[in-house]
Amino acid sequence: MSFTPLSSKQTSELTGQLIAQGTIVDPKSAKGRLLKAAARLFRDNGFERTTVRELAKEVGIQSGSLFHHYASKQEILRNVVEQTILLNTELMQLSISQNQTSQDKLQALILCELQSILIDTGNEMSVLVYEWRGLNEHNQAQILALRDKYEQLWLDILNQAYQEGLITLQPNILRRLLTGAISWSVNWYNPKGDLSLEELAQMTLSLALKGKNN
Amino acid sequence: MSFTPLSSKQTSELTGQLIAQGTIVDPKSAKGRLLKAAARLFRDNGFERTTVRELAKEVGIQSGSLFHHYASKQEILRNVVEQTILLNTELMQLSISQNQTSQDKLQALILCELQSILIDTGNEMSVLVYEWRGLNEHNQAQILALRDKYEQLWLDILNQAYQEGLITLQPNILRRLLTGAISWSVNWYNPKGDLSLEELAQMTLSLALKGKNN
Amino acid sequence: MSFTPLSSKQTSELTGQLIAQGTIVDPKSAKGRLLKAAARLFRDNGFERTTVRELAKEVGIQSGSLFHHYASKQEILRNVVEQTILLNTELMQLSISQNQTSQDKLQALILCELQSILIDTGNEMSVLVYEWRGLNEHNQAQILALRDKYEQLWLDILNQAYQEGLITLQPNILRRLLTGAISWSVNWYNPKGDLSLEELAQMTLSLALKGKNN
Amino acid sequence: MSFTPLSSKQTSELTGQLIAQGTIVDPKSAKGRLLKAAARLFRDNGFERTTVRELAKEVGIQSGSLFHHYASKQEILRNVVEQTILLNTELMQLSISQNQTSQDKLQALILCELQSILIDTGNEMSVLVYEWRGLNEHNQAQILALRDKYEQLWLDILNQAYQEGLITLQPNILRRLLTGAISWSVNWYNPKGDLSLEELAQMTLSLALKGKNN
DNA sequence: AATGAATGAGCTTTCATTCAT
DNA sequence: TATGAATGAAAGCTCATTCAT
Repeated sequence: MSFTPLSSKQTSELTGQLIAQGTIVDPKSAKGRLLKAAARLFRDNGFERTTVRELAKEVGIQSGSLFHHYASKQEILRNVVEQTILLNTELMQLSISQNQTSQDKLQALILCELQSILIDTGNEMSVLVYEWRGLNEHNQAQILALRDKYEQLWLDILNQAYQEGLITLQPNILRRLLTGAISWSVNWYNPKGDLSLEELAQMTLSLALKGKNN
Repeated sequence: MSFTPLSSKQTSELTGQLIAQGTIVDPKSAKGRLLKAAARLFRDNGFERTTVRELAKEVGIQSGSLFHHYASKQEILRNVVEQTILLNTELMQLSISQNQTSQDKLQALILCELQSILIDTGNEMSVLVYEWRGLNEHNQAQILALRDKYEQLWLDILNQAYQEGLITLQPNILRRLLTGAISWSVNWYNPKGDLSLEELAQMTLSLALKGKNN
Repeated sequence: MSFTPLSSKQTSELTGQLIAQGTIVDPKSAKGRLLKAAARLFRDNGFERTTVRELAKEVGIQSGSLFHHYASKQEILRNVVEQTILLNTELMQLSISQNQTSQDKLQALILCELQSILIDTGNEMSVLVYEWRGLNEHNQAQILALRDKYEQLWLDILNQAYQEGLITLQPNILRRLLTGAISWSVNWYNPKGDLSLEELAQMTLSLALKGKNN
Repeated sequence: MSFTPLSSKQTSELTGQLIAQGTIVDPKSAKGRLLKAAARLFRDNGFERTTVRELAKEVGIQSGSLFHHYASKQEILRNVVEQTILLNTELMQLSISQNQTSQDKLQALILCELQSILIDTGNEMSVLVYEWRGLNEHNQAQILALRDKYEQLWLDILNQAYQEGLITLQPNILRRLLTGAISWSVNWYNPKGDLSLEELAQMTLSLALKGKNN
């Protein structure tokens, strides 16, 4: 049995379910397009340097109208981040569940995270990393709780791999090294370049696995 | 012969020389203390959210007096970043020069970078990573040139290690994975915790070296 | 046939047309009242010494709201000056057109200019003369182009009068002497005093016409 | 007997006397050079837009040192204006005294005023006209008293000429028209151009004299 | 007299947010 | 929901003036 990635059909079906449940907003709705635009602007220019006027212009409304959708600029930032974590947690859970061995599960985690950063929700993930301090304390705490759940998925797999002797570094430290290595890719990886996402995932996996199959 | 780290005496001597040359400002001077305070505030609250009034208060002067030392807030940011790259490039060069084998040189790079991020110039390095967009285009280009020189030190060593079969990933990709892994440490590493810097450097090195002596 | 001045009905009709065309802003609108207030303050205290807070207070709004109407203080100055030249050029053209002889046309020019300085747009004309350097280079050039058109009206008439032997000084020099004599009146003429505007115009005309009928 | 202008020897002798008396400061002293530089800068950029730093730089000292010479920027402006009026009043008095007829005296007044504006103290005279509002109330009153004395010289001659039938406009009105015509010359007259100062004075005189000798 | 670092009040401008329509 | 004029607090920066040296 070998590694099974998520198909794009699975991804879109799960996304559809989450929209139907109301967990995340429909990206085609006004609120959804607003969040997408916000993520791009926040990523490109930073949260502070992005004005609500720019954001409003981007979605074709007046700045005052923004506040009918979200109570404040801060609330927009929170939603960008929150929805992204929720979505990616669900996607990752699904991807893990359809792989059996620890190594395949680990590969699933790495590929999922790279995909979220480099393809699907790259702007949003950048915002999460670089605009964290734009969130007020209350929102930071709230997001942290969601993030803990996401991280637990990683730690569970890494612990298992550690016990199996698949990895030798302590799981919590390895996770932190991987977090950095993966999230930094947003600053250099070119989706249209020679290196495929799967190759990058493979390379990243090879860092983690000591003297093993690759 | 084994790995020789920089002694703190070497570090302070080199720093003293750079101050004497005028390459970096004396951290005990008014301008130097201002830069230190700025780095801390920019790191903690972000460049945009830090006001010149806060910064002035931190140094114990009036906000107008800041502009006696630096022409603009932007100029303060540029100096924080520029001086840090200059200093760390010099330190790294010295550290490489006193190690012989590729592996020891690689260890020197990793330890130097961790040290600069976690101990000596942690605030400044965070600012470099997280406040990059706060620099205007002109300053970004200027800093980029300095950064290229710094990165070349890494690439030279990694290329050599690659040819020696010490590492198997392509040097430029490995460097990027390591950049992320190392710089992220600022977000979790506790200098007063159980994990020593040397251990962390060792672990990071072990990621890079595949199935080799450690 | 003798000299025919502009009636106040003609003046207000033409002004109405220019407002309708969008050439000048309605003095009763917010933007228009702002311009009027700015002209008075700039004239009384100078452009530099007038703060946007004073200006806002004068119009009964908050200082930030000014920038809803004009992008900068400089832009307010430009509009004060620009609209005044545009209006007075049109009025002068109309007044010339309804007089036949060179002498009557010359009288029309003098009376129009005095009227614009002493009655209708006195503050604005003072601003034009005394706050010229408050305009940045780009705006100076723009205004200069409008002013050239205005001055051409004068030169055309003066050239004609010169050829007819009505005046003996070179037209361009005479114009300059008259410009000074007329514009200075803002510093001493009292509209409620004994000297009527028509008398002053007559006296000024007598300077220009040498040893002729008056 | 015909019109006798001031010789340059007379001018410099009188200036020397006034310096010796302490009425005006020596233009070669530090204080004197400072006033000259201030006049030029105030004229070119306006009083408000000229900073004490610029002014200090112009005379080769530090901004703080200015205040050893003059107590405030305002005081510098006052001195520029005051000394100029004092000097020009004296020069004019001398020039009148050496002419006999009303017409020659009138010509002396005009030539003196043009000379002061266009040659000797042009910057200072511009400052007097255009930076008047930069003076505080107290200083305005003080300067006004000096100016009244200067104006009285004009009015005395003009009254005499009026009684002799040499001019027909009321003296106070004629003076005002001439003030404007003459002072405006600073904005257009080119000392290196074709028109000599004497010709311009002659032309200006011809405006005043009705149907007479020219 | 001269320096130059420091002051601190005040400047123009920005911008998230409100609210009557 | 949407508009857009208005708000008002706060930002970065300027600059005449002071003062210890």
